[in-house]
Amino acid sequence: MSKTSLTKNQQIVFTALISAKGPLTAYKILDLALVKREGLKAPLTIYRALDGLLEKGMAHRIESLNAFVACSSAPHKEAAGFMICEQCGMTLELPINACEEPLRQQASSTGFHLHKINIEMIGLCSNCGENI
Amino acid sequence: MSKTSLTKNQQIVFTALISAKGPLTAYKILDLALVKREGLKAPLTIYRALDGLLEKGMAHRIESLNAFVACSSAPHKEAAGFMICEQCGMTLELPINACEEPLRQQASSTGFHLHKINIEMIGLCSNCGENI
DNA sequence: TATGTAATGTTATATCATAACATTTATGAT
DNA sequence: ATCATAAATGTTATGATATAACATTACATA
Repeated sequence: MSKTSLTKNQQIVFTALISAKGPLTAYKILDLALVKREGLKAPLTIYRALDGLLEKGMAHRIESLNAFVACSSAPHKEAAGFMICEQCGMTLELPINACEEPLRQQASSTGFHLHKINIEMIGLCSNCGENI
Repeated sequence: MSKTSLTKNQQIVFTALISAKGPLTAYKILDLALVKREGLKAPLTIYRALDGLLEKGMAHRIESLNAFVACSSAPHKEAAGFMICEQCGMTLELPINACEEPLRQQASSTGFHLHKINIEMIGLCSNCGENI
């Protein structure tokens, strides 16, 4: 299966992520009409589809939420950054070019063989933080 | 209770984290002789002590492992970075000064009110990555 | 020492994730 | 086309992580 061709379940889950307003947990995905309608019934089915999408760089896991989002740019899986609103859940994927290099430096200078960088910034989005 | 004075359970859990070789989950902490001996029996007891330590900046949560480490420098809770060996679990807390500023810039430029930055770098430590 | 607050104890349960094994579907060689 | 193989999916059960709700105890201080 090539990098960009999705399996049936991956398509279903990817569509769910694309349609979502924010990050979705596996169980939230499972509850969506869109997904139920297709006959997907077991958590494991969702997790397997998500694993495939992560592997293809087309989705990312938000560790601090145990949730998943569709990749908002060209597929990638080596490095990602997010701003996450702790009030409304809004999550924005960021380009992290500016800080990636110093981090890679730090890793290589200690002999660390880096596979993946994950950056999560928690706070209030401009809407939720308006009146504080 | 002041920032540096720990409650009884917080002391017990903090000692456990300090003594550990790497990150510990709440349930791993609960299983330690050191902790059992003190009479701590319920997961919630551990989570509450951990919450207190996080709040005081004396421990950090490693999101990608659902685990916790003692802070390796002066207590802080606004920003932290880690290198995590996916083979042996070795985890090293990093100074992230170099990349903190560009991230704060990105946040403020979009009106995001930043509370916390968490950076996790996954890979192989110098020991585990020796022969690859 | 009375009083309110923070910390702790206890039980139950919610939420997130994977193991093990069976079956079906897609793919490629002949 | 058809057979062999690997990949994907289905199904059931269970493991691992985290919190809710409420009772009790310890602690600070007026």
